[in-house]
Amino acid sequence: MSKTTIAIADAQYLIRVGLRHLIEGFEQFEIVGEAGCEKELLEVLENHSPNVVILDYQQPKNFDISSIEKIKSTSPKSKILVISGDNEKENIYNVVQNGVSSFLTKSCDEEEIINAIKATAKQEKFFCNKILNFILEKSFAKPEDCSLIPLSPREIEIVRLVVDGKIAKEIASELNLSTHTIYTHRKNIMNKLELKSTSELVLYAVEKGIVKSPV
Amino acid sequence: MSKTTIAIADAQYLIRVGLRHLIEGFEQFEIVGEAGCEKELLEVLENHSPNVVILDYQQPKNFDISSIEKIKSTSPKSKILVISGDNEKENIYNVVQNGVSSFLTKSCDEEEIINAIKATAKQEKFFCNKILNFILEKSFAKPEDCSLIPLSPREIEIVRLVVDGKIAKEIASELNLSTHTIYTHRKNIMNKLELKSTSELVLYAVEKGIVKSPV
DNA sequence: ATCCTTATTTAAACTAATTCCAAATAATTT
DNA sequence: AAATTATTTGGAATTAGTTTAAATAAGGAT
Repeated sequence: MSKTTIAIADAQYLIRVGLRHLIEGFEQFEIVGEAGCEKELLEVLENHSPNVVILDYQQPKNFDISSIEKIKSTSPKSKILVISGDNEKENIYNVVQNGVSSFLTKSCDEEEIINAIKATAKQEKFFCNKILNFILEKSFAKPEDCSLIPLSPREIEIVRLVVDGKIAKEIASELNLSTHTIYTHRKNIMNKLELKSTSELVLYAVEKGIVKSPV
Repeated sequence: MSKTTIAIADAQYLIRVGLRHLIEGFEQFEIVGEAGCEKELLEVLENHSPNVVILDYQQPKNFDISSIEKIKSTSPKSKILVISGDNEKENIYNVVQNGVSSFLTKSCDEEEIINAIKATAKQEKFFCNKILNFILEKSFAKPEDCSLIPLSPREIEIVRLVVDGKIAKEIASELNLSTHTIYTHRKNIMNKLELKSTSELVLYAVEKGIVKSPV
C-alpha cells in the first residue's frame, strides 16, 4: 500500500511544525512539501501532485480563497483539506461551494485532524462539527416562525397562490372572492413588505419558507 | 465517567443482534433497551430516557418517519442516530430536517458506527459520507451548465432582469430596445420552458441557478 | 362599553401592462 | 442556397392591475 502524500500550505511556521509533527507520527502519511505562500505551494504541486493539500486560505498576502482554484487547476487530483480559523459563514459557504473536500477549524484535536486526512485521502469528505452545523443551517434552516412574517393568514394564503403562478382572477375564483379583493390584498402585501414586483414577492416567499424552496 | 445509554429500535432481529454485539464491545456504552416496534420503543424511552436512540425509521408497520417526532416528544433529551437503507433523497432531507443528530446507512462499517455513536452521545452530529454528499448537494449543487438551458444568451439576460423584478418597460429602456422586443422574448421564453407565469419563471431561474438562490 | 386598529371585503373609473398577429433582419446550420 | 434560430419591431385588441374610497367584522386597549 503506497503512502498518502501530503503538502502543507500555511503561512504560519508554528502551525506547519505542529502539523508535520502530528502527521509524521503516522506511517501511512508522507509530507512531500511545505509552503508558506502561494508561489511556493504551486511549485510543490507541480513537482509532487500530493494526494492531500492542507491549506489555511485565510492569510492575506500568502493565501486566500482564490488559492483554492489555483490548487485545483495546477494539481487537479489533489484533494484539499482546509484548516482555518475563519468564522465568516459566507466565506465558509463560498469555500465549500468551491469544492474543497474537507474543512476543519483550528480548534480541532488530533483525532479529528487525522480522521480528516484519512477521509480526504480516501476521496471522502470530512467536516468538523462546527462547519457541519453551518452547512446544516444553510441547508435545513427551520422555516421562520410564520408569526414573524407581518402578514395576516389571508395574505399568506394569497402569497402562496401568487407564487403558484396564479393571477388575480384565478385566485378570486378559487377563494370565491372579487378580483378587487385580491388586488387590495396584494397591494397591502407589497406595501407591508416594501416590495415592488411579483418576482420579489416570489423570492421573499421562498426565503421565508412560505413556499417550499425549488432548490 | 458514566456510561452512554443506548436504545436500539429496529424491526429486524438480526440487525438488533448485530448492533448489540458491536456495541457491547465498548465499555462506555450500555444498551438499556431494544424495540422491534414503535410501541415497545416508547416504553423503553419512558423508562430509561437513553442518551442515544438508534433507529431505522424505514420499516412500515413498525417504525416510520413520524416515529422521530414521537421519540423527541417522549424523551426530549435523547439524541437520535438513524441507520437506514433509505435511498430516497426527499425522505432523507425530511429526516435531517426533522432534527436527527446523526445518519448512517446500513453499509457503514464498524468504525463509522462507533464514531457516530460517540459523536451523537457528545451532542455532536455525524453523517456518513453518502448522506453528507446528499446534504452538500442540496445546498451546494453546482449551478447547472447554462448550455443545458434551452435559452439564448439574450433570453437568459432577460430572465435575469425579469427575476430582478423589472417590467418590460424597464428592461427595454435598460437594453435600449422596444418594449415589444421584450414581450416577444418573454413569450418565447415561456413557450420554450412551458411556463405560464412570471412566478414559475422566477422559480425556474432559481432552480437552474440562472440567478442566485435567496435561500 | 366604547374607541381604535387591523383584517377582510368590494366597486367604479382609470392606467398601464401584456398578448396577438404579423413581419423584418441577421446569424448559423445544413 | 435553403432552412432554422435569434433578434428585433409595430399596431390593434385585450386584459391585468392601480387608485381611491368605503363598508363590515373582529380583537385589543382604555
